[in-house]
Amino acid sequence: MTRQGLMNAAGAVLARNPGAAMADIAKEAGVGRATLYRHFPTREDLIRALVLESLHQIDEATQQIPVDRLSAAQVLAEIVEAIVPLGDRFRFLSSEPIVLNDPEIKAAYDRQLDELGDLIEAMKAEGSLDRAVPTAWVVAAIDALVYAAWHAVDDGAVARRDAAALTFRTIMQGLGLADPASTSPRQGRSSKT
Amino acid sequence: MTRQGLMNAAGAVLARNPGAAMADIAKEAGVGRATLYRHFPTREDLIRALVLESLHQIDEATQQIPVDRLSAAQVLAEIVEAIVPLGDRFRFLSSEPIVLNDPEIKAAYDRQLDELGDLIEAMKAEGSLDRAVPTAWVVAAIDALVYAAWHAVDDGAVARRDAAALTFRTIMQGLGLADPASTSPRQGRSSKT
DNA sequence: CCTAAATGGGACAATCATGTCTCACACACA
DNA sequence: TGTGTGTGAGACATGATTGTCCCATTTAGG
Repeated sequence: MTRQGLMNAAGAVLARNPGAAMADIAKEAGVGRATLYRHFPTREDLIRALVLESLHQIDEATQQIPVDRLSAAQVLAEIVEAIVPLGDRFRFLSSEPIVLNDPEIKAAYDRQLDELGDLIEAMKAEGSLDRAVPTAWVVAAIDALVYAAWHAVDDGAVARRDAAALTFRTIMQGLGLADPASTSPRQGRSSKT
Repeated sequence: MTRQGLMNAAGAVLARNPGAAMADIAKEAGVGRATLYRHFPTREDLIRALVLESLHQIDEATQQIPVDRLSAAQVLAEIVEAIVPLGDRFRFLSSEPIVLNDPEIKAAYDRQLDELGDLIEAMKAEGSLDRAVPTAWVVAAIDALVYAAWHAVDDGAVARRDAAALTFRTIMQGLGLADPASTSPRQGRSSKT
């Protein structure tokens, strides 16, 4: 069994159960527990490798996007398309305490969040996003929806080929028909007007 | 320490770390571990009580909405407003295996999902949601965004009073300016055209 | 065929969380 | 003051998980 195969099995198991034991992962990989430990001396090593691989895959996918020939919105569409299949690891990334404690991972993660923030600013500048929406919320929504899309696909609730488009559409347009009347039904109790 | 106080502490700890130990929860509550066990003989009892309380709070909040005097979209706005503050428990609800195994919880949860599905169908009927979007995706997006909103508030990234409105806006309108041109930037590679 | 590396399986100690129990103590109340 | 209830602290047994080690077997390659 190759190192990559073990990581794939680990990804599958941990996506279903973030607290899964090494024995579960070894079983999923069809491998002895000792073999798993030969490749990853520690559970933490395995998690770290998994997270770093995910971050690297995201980097790889996004760096292949011809940024200079596309609008910021199109770049985001490409990014969403690329990372929805990685949604599982994307998530237990947030629930693993290791992420916040490991400086290498934290640096890579923060950098990606910053890059996403820059892209969102560019989208606001080109008019494809509303300046009134906090960038932090855009980031949070993308993160949440990417995971939701992966999960929906995993459940069978949404077809794999539709997931990224739905996610992107939700972010860019929302689920409404873009009828302005439907977007502010609560004038009487709105928190800011 | 009251039973409710223990549950609040448990909710806070488990939101941060779904795998937290009873000792962590007792510490958060400022109480001895034995006292925690006196109120909840089992970790599972505690989780179950927590989940049932959350489901009950959601029921309570939604049943106070004057359904017959509001549009379906307005009802959803009220629901979002009501459940965003419960977002934390809303989430580890999905990650706890107990939820799926306990028939009482599963029944209540499924019923709420069904009710939300009905509401979404009503929104499609009244034209406030696009029929082309699968109901399952609407449900998934609401679920994901409600948790994201709670988390953003918890992080301090978004003001508490804005969270529900941002969530609702994201669902109803999306983050774009409702300019049709910005919602389909990938004609050349779209998966369905 | 022979050798070396990798594997599977299992034994093992150590650690940790769970759940039970006991005991001393504080606080309320009569 | 005396009593009873609830609490905090800690000991304890149990089971699960981690990480180490060993050995027999398999597999690849010369």
